[in-house]
Amino acid sequence: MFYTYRMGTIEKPTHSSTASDTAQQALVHEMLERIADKWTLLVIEELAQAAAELRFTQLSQRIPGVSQKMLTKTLRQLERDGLVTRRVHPVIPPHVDYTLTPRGESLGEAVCGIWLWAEKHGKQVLRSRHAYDNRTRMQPPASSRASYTS
Amino acid sequence: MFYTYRMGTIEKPTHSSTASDTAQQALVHEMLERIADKWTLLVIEELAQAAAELRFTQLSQRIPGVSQKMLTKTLRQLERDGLVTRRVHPVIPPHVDYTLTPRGESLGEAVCGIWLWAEKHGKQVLRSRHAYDNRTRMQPPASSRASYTS
DNA sequence: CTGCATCCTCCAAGATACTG
DNA sequence: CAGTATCTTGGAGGATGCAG
Repeated sequence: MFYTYRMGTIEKPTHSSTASDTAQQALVHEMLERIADKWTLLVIEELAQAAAELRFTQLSQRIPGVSQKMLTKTLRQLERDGLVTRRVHPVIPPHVDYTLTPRGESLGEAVCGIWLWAEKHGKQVLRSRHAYDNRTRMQPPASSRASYTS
Repeated sequence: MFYTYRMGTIEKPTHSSTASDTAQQALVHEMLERIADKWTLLVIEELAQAAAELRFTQLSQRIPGVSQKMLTKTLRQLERDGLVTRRVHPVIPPHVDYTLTPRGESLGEAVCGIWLWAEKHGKQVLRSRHAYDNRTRMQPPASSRASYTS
């Protein structure tokens, strides 16, 4: 479990390098934000699924609803982190191919745990939500008599 | 790998129930957004680490920088999804205890994959970023002669 | 075709004040 | 103590126009 890791390696004061620890933590959170943002995971999926180079337009077609601004931005981030490669063919009109790097593929696999969790617990979560909503929706002011301690 | 799952179960037209499939996909993305948001994972960590009930104030103390508004909201979402339990003691002043449910614990464990990925690839990612930034920062207009196809 | 620049809108979330 | 209510703001992200 990651808390064990966190407690053992990051929060224990016995460990010397404090700066890199917070950096690690920040990076974890950053990567979570990345894959959670609207498009990153979809791009990775498409590239992994294609298992081949895809052009900018091909990607935009396979990812419904993405604007080129967001697609560009997403791809730049992925490229910057070394998760995709960007090959520009110097021709006119331009021709740009994107591929997943091994590191990018490994990230896709790492997300699998959450995917499986959602697959396994999805229905229960939805049931909990309905129950919660029913419980709270028709909740009257709830004359909950509190016992004063004074 | 999750793309296999996605291709096999969600995108194949042979599978009949389209509505629940998109719901599944949406739920995956939703859970990713949740755990990626600024506070959810921190709350889960603290509750898991404490392995006991924590009061609202205790949580806010252990999570530096969180406003009560955000903490409240986060806890409500977690409660709605059945990931934490909220026990209100009807006394004055109020006393509210929060605990992780088994489902909540399982989510924490599911995140482990990404945690480990970040631990393993963190340094490489940072190195890629620096390389990328150096490459692009001092990039001149790059008189890249493109060969016209016309 | 690919992608940058600009404008504009909208809402998440912080700050602050108040309450049972 | 554990919240709600209200106000405000930064920035994410869509739409559009332009460029190599």
